[in-house]
Amino acid sequence: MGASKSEHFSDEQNQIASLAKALGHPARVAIIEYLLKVDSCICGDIVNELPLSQPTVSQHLKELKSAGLIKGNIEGNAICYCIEESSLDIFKQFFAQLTNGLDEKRKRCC
Amino acid sequence: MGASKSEHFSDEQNQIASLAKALGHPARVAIIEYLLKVDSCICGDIVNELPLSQPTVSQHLKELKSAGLIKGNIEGNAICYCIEESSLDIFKQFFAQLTNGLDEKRKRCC
DNA sequence: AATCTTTATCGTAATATTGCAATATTAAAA
DNA sequence: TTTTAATATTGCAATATTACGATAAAGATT
Repeated sequence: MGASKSEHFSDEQNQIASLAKALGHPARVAIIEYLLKVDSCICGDIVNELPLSQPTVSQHLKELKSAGLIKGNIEGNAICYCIEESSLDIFKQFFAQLTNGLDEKRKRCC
Repeated sequence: MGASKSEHFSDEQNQIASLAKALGHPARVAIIEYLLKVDSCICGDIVNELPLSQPTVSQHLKELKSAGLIKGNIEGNAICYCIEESSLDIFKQFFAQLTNGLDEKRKRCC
């Protein structure tokens, strides 16, 4: 098979999974970190920052974009990629929720 | 190919990617959420909570465990699965870092 | 001991991901 | 308009993931 049964899960679960999956590769973590490290969103040199070929980086950028973690604006013949802040908020909210649950139950746990 | 070039990335990047990848499936998100919802860590009925077969759920649990998101203790003929809190902390710290970067640069961004 | 319950593993099929060379596209520069 | 620069797409091979039926393993129950 190989195709996950996303129709059996809630929209929230699918969205978290989709965002997490997009982050689930070190190159894509590196891209996100780099987009935040540089001084501005206009950055056409992501390829040079990574030990991967240009087509491979382009594919990773595409995945990050389709998951909603970044957005890209055409800027002349370069492309300006930026973090999509709202997606990080979704993540942060999810983890905040999880940790709240933990705090309440910590004592009863192994 | 299909194997990611993890040796070219930092330990931190690989760890975040590995944790995120483990969360990158709705069933595994559901498992994590369920482990927090139930009143205690001793829970032998995860299979009944998911629309997947027992072997498939067992496989997902194995992945969550090997990524370090959960831990399992043998409890008679059942197994007690729990959230591994430290892994959530790693995630939370990562997102806190990312968001700090964002706050400083928000004005210059598109 | 025989059986039940719970979880893991094996085997296998379907599909997805990763990576890159080659090539296409598109806009700036000469 | 030809060339250059930046990014995307295509095509393909290698590998990984997802899912489940069948079966195994191991403690509990009878």
